[in-house]
Parts: sequence; structure tokens; C-alpha cells
Amino acid sequence: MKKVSLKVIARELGVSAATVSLVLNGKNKNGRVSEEMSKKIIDKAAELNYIPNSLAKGLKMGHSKSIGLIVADISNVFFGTLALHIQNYAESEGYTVIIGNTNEKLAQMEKIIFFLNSRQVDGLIITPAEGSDELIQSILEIKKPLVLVDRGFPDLDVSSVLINNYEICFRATKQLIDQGYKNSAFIGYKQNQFHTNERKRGFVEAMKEAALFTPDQVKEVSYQSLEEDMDEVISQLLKCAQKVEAIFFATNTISMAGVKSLLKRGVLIQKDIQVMCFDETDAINLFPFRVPFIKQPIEEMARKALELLIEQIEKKEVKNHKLFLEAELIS
Amino acid sequence: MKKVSLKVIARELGVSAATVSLVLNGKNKNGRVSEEMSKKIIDKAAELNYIPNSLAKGLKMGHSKSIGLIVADISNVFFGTLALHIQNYAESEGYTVIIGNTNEKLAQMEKIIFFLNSRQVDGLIITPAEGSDELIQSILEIKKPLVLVDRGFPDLDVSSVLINNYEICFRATKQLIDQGYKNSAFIGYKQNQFHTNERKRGFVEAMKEAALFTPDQVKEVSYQSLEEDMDEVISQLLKCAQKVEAIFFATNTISMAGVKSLLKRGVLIQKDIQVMCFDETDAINLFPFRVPFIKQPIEEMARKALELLIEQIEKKEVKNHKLFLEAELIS
DNA sequence: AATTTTTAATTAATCGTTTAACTTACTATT
DNA sequence: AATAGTAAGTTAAACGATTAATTAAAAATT
Repeated sequence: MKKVSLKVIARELGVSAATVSLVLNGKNKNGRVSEEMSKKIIDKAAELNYIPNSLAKGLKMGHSKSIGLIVADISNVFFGTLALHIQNYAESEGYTVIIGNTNEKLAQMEKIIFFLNSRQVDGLIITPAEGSDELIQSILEIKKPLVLVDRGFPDLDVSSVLINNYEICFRATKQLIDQGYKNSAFIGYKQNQFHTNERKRGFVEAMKEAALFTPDQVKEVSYQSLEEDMDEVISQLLKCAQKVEAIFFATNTISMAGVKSLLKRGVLIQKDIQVMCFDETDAINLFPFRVPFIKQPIEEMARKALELLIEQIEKKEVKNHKLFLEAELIS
Repeated sequence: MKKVSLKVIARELGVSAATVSLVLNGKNKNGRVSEEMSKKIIDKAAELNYIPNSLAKGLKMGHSKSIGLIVADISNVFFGTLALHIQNYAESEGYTVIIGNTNEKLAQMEKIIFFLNSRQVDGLIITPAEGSDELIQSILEIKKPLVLVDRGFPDLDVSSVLINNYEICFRATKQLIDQGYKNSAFIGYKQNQFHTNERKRGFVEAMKEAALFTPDQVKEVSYQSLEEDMDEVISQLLKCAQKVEAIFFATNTISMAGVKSLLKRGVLIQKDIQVMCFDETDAINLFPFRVPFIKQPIEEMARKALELLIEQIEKKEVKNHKLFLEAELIS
């Protein structure tokens, strides 16, 4: 069973490969190829089950009609959902998506970028790992179309689709305060990324404004030992002299681990302690009552990121926009 | 900033592109290229930040060193985890993975296969959608390396990595019976796929063996309207004359929806009703007590699927194995 | 000194497509 | 009858990399 190329179709019909290419790409304008031959070619292609070789096409055309999506971990439901929407939208625009996982490692991210570039992706959508600003800078330098999503670098002039982390966390905290939860804690990752810092800042500023802030309200857990750290932090909070009334979890994975740790100790959510989660997770969906959470517009993030990227790719100019989409406070 | 190709490196050093290719691919055995020139070439490649064009390489070599992974929905954590492991293992073998979502639609699956083939993937790993046996057959006919995972077609002679669905469900049901839950229900999807039928059969046979089976113990929900159907089914079960003592959920998404629906009605899991879940989900991880579930060896499935695929690709012969891995009953 | 062997490269074809430029045979116009 | 115009193709180079076959010079062997 030989591979079916343009040449094979051409030979079978006694025409040149060029003619076949013209017809199959709909470029037989102003009398390039006769109606009759066009039909023959189209029929023969279907008969032989012709599949165009996009490696050859990409090589010739200088673009691959594919984009790279780099996330931390595709098994995390936030990234999975983002990927799903990006793929769906990309497909409708004629692009394929190749996904890479960094596992939050800089070295891994570097490897993936090389890999994707060698595969000639036309552009990249990245949720950058901590400390990857120089790497991002180097992508900008080779003028490869690029959009950051979810996380950005304020100092870098690069297209980004972000959310209003500070403001939404400020509002969420304020709401807790207004509802009477005076002594709250905030649990975030032990890292130094702009977007998570902003979330923390939202919490801190709201507490300060109400003159309720003390530094020990902010706790950190590490990505690698999430469950253990969480158990430690939660038990610290529970045996505090001044009773903790609410806990603000800074990400979806933290929310999950946090709620789990609370339940393990027999703490009743909303009765003993109120929680505020970032992202809608199964953890809070299961309760027979509403648990307040911050909902990110994931689908819109995906769409905007792709729009910005395709604009860069097709207009060939790197115009940088930073978009701040609005997250929603659901309670 | 011109693109850096082999030719560019060659020109800068006054040698031919062939020499550069030889060196950069480590093929300068038995005195093809001098040590001196080798070093120069390697240094220059690094200096110019050379990135090989894998479209060109793939075109020439006849393989792309990439594989296609087709799943139902990458935002589903089961598929996300599968994808993560497949990617990790593929990477260590020098392959890229391109993921496609079928959304359980046959037409979509057909489109994706065409797409991936045009991108010259060297092989495919597929979780086939319902009714896709003919489509799978057509892939076999063009002798494209192929491995099915999670779901298989018993009548098709195709490499597959599956689990012992019947046996593990039989055992799980038997365990429920042994623990005293005499009147159980089984909730699965309204579809006709071999792997889910096997799960149902496991339940039914175990109940029959204990002379506890009645046909109305088996309920069905549809994928498209899961939550509504689940609420309907659960309320049916709750107002049954004969009290339902345990519910067996046939997949991870069903488990999630089922537990949620029960909690919404104030039913206490394990106190009022025992549950048995397929897959470990957040739904059951959150309880402060152990909820029994069936654990699939996802990482091993990923590894075996890739092993079988790469074997096919590299040995060029399509030797079909059907692997049945063992799921584990955790309680 | 003549011949063989080894070393260090180069040449040229090829993978499958695309497309600008060209050709050839008709038809229409003056 | 000579010229222009159109219809329906073909030719050939190019994209970037690989590799079998070849070449040319230097070193080793007789």
C-alpha cells in the first residue's frame, strides 16, 4: 500500500502534480484548470484516500498551522479546561495545538520550547513557570508570536491574558469581613509569582483597611509537599489562641487540599469555619450548601489568548496587549 | 534575523551542509569529519542558536517522531492523567504527543484522525468513541501503528491496553454483598460500549450469584444531561419500596455526579447509603472516612500503551497484543 | 616510486508541496 | 492574414535535512 501523494494522483490522471495541487487547494481561478479535469482530480483524490502531507506543506509555506501550549500540568483540571477550550477554538481556525507540561520546572520549560520551535509551531501560548522571565524574553527576541496566559510578568512587554487577581481577592476578603468573619487566614503557595502575590495583596489590603490584619494570618505551603504542609498549617490555625473564622485558599489545588484537611479533622465547613476558594473545584461543588468561590472566565481566557496569538501570527507584527479579564465572586 | 538552517552554519564555516548534518547528528564515525571541524560546527550551531527543522527532517526521513493521542475530553481528569503520563514517557523516548478531543463524537473522531495523519504522526493511541469500530478498522487497513487504551473492541484484532472490568466489578459487588449490603443499585451511562457493559455484567453476575438481582437495580444516565438524569435516578432509588443500601457508580464522572446528588438530598454516605466508585475522584477523597473505590493503574496503562505503540512503529510489524491490566479494589 | 589505504570532505538526489513564470493550442479581433 | 487574447495546462526551483556514492588529498605500505 504505497503512500498517496500529489504525484500519484497526477500520474494516474496523466497530468502534472502542479495541476493537482492547484485544484485541491481551490486555486484554479480564472481558467487555470478545466471544470472537467477539476472534477476528475477531486474524485480521484477521494478514491485514493489522499491525505495531504502537512510536513511538506509546512516546509514549503514556512508555517505549520500549529501552536504550542505550555502549561504546568495537564492533569490539573484548570489547565485541562484551558487546553480543551484552546484546542476547540484553534481547530475552528485551522490550527493544531501541541501541549507541553513544565511541571513548574524551568529546565523542563526550556526543553519544551526548543522542542516546539523545532516542530515549527507558528506561535506559543504559555503559563510561565516561576522565574522564567529571561526565557520569555529570549522568545520575544527571536520574534516568535507569544501570548502569556494566567500568569504574567509586569516588567515584560509581552501580550498577556490575565485576570484582576488583586481586585477580586480584595472584594472577596471584604465580603468575608462584611459577613462578620473578622479573623481570617490566607493560604497560598510558597513561591514568588506575580499573580499569586497579587492575590495575597488583595487579602492583606482588605484586612488592613478594616484594621484586622496581623502578619500571621498569611500562611504558605509548598507545591511539592502540599498535603503534609497543609495539615501542618491547618492544625496551627486550629490551635491558635484567637479562633480563625474563615480561610481563603489561593488556588484550586490549595482549596482541594485545604478542604480535605479540614474535613479530616472533623471541622464543619461554614459551621465551624467559613472558606473562600479560588476556582470552582469538586471540593466545594459537593456540599449541599453554597461555598463562596472565585470563578475565572477560563473559556474567555482561552479565546482571547488565541485571538491575540493568531493576530500576531497572521499580521506578522508583534503588538503587545495586556488584557485583564474579570473574575467573578460567586457566593 | 534570518532563520538559522544547516546551510547558514555551513556557509559561515565554508563547508557543505552535509558535513554539518553529519556532525550534528553524531554520524561522523570512522573519520568522516575531523575533530577540529566537528568542534567548530558544534560551537557555531550553539552560537547561532540553531534549531533543527523537524518538518524537513520528518519529510526526508518518512517519520515525524510524534504520536497522536485521541481522548474523549482532555478536561476530564482521567484522560488528563493518562495524557500526562503518556507525554512524560513519550518524551523520554524522543516522541512528541499531539492530543485530540473527540467529545465522544464519531464525526469529530474521524476529523481528528485525518488531521493527525496529515501531520504524519507515526502512530496513534486512541480511547475510541462509541460505534467507532469501522473507523478503527480503516486505520488498521492503512497499517498505521495503533493502540487502543481504556476501551477496546473484542471483535477487532488490534493492540489494546485494557483492564479487567468484569472481574473487578464482580469482586467489588461481592464485597458489598459480603459486608451486608443486600439491595444495591448500579448506575452507568446509557450507551453500548464493551468496557462499560463489562462493568455492568460484573455487577449483575455477582448479584445473581447471591440471588439478589432484580433488573430495576441497573440504572442509566446520559452523558449529555448527566446531572439532571442523576437527580432523577437518585430520587427514584430513594423512594423505592425496598430500601437501597448501596450504589455502584460505573465511572469517575458518574461517581462525582452521584455523590453530589446524594449529598444534595441530605443523604449521609456510608451511614444511610454505601457507595462504590469507579476511579478515585475528589468526590470520595474528601470524606474523613474511607469510601471504597476501584483504582485503575493509569500510569501503567500509559506506559504499556506507549510500549506497544513504539514496538509497532520501530519494528514496522503490526503484532497485536491485548493486555489486560489489573485494577485494584481499595476499601 | 608506485600502489593502496585512510582521512576528510563534497555532490547530488530525494522527501511532498507550492507557485511564479512559461508554453502551447485555440479563439477572437482587426 | 496577422495579431492579440484566453484557456489549460507544464516546468522548474524552492523549502531544510539526510545519505549513498563519489572525490581528492595525504599517509602508509610495498
